[in-house]
Amino acid sequence: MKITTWNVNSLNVRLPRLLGWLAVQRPDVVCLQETKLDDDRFPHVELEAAGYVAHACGQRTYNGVALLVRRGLEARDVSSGLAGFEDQKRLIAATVDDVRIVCAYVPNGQSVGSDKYAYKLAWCKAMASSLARTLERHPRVVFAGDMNIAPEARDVHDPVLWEGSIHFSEPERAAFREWLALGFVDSFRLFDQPPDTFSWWDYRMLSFPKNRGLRIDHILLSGDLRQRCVSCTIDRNARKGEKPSDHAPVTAELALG
DNA sequence: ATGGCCAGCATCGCTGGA
Repeated sequence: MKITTWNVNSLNVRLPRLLGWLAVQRPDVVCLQETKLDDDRFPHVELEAAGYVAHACGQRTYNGVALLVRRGLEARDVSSGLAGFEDQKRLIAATVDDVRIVCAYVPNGQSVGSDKYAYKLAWCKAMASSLARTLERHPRVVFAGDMNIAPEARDVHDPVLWEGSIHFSEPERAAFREWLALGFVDSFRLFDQPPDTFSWWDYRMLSFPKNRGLRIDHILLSGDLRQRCVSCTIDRNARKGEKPSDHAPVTAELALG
């Protein structure tokens, strides 16, 4: 089972690129973030024509997440929202095959010390509680999404420059480690990876051609999914060309259980 | 080649993203 996470930065704008990418890559499940669409505007028709059934939890302008499931698979027990943070649409989950898939768009945080930063840390803590409850019911959990946290120095193009800044402050990294401590492993780090592999590059300052990026989009695995994971890759090519998202898609492949 | 912000909302500049 191929599972992809991709912050598309507006599904309205990115739908043609998403459809083109799906046609080539054919993942089984896709976790989308920043759809920025109310649910009644979600492009179900186009995605169904592409062979995917979508479950969306969106809002206009900001946030919005969705799960796409390739036709032939079934999404069961779809749920959305994070307790205590229902005002922002950042979480959707479903069970596919024998795996509970949790798709998250972690708050950006804007800047260290801001109100939004406090909101981000509180959200991350609530997310840990939610994951703990999920793990009680599901031995196999995939926690995927735009986490807006670079967990280690090697996930940052210039860790000295970024140290203490948003996405790479110690409290954020601690929040990420708290998720791992629940029993998750970062699928990307199960494999040898090229150095300087990132998932996000600022639109400004020639960041992408200079490869000044961050690895902030992640697929975390619980239980025996670690043994079942056969690859995790970031498709840097999807950041090229006309009207790219500023994030590249991350894909993990799981062997059948 | 991959290239000096982008998207949305509602204008005619702002907010938010990361």
